[in-house]
Amino acid sequence: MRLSTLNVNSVRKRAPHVRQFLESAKPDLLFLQELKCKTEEFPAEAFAGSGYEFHAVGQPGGRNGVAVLARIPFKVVAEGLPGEEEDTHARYIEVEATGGRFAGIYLPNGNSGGAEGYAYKLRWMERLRAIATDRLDDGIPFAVLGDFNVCPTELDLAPGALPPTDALVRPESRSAFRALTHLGLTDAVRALHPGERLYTYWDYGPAFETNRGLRIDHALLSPELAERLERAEIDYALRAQEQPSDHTAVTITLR
DNA sequence: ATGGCTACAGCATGTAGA
Repeated sequence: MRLSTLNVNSVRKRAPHVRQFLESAKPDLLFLQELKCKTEEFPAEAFAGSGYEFHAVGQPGGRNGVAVLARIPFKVVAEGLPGEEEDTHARYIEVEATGGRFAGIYLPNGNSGGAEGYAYKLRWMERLRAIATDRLDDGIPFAVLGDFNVCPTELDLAPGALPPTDALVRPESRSAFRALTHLGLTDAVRALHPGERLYTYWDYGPAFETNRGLRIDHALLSPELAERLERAEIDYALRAQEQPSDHTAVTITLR
């Protein structure tokens, strides 16, 4: 089984990239973030005949947005993260497939909106911890993939790429990420590539060619899925294409 | 430490991304 995640930075701009990625990586499930469109504006026609079905959760105004594309049967079980009734951000989708639960997330960046913007990020991470606890308690295979907007350690960003006050590296952000792994979730890329400097995001401009990047797109696996972990790959060719997203895709392969 | 990019809403520039 293969699971992928990609912050697409506008799915309407990048639908051809996504289609090509599906054809090369052949994931069973692909989670997308930053659709930047309303639900009904998802470019369905771009995926006709691809063998993939999709479910999109857009947002009025075109911010945020998450989706799943699947070549296996699936059922959407959540279109939002529980815990704040007034939260209208399109940042969470969860599906049931092959007897497991798979969540795609777009975790708040936390650098905009001042102190409240950062507080929202931390609350969101606590809500994610709560739902992950529930899923692990259920004892079913569970994974969370997406743009976590956290560099878990100093190995996960190019030296000097961000100031220490940035919401992606602040101690509270890293502590909240560790709270997820301490539940028993495995960071798939790090588990298979310990000690390596690996990035999944590079700013527009010279950052990609100089490999001045960040590792902020992650796949966290419940213990039974982690036992089956075989490969974890970052798709550099996708980021090297014309007019790319500033992120690239992460794909994990499970036995 | 960010906007020198990029995308979007909407039509001038503000907001957001990370």
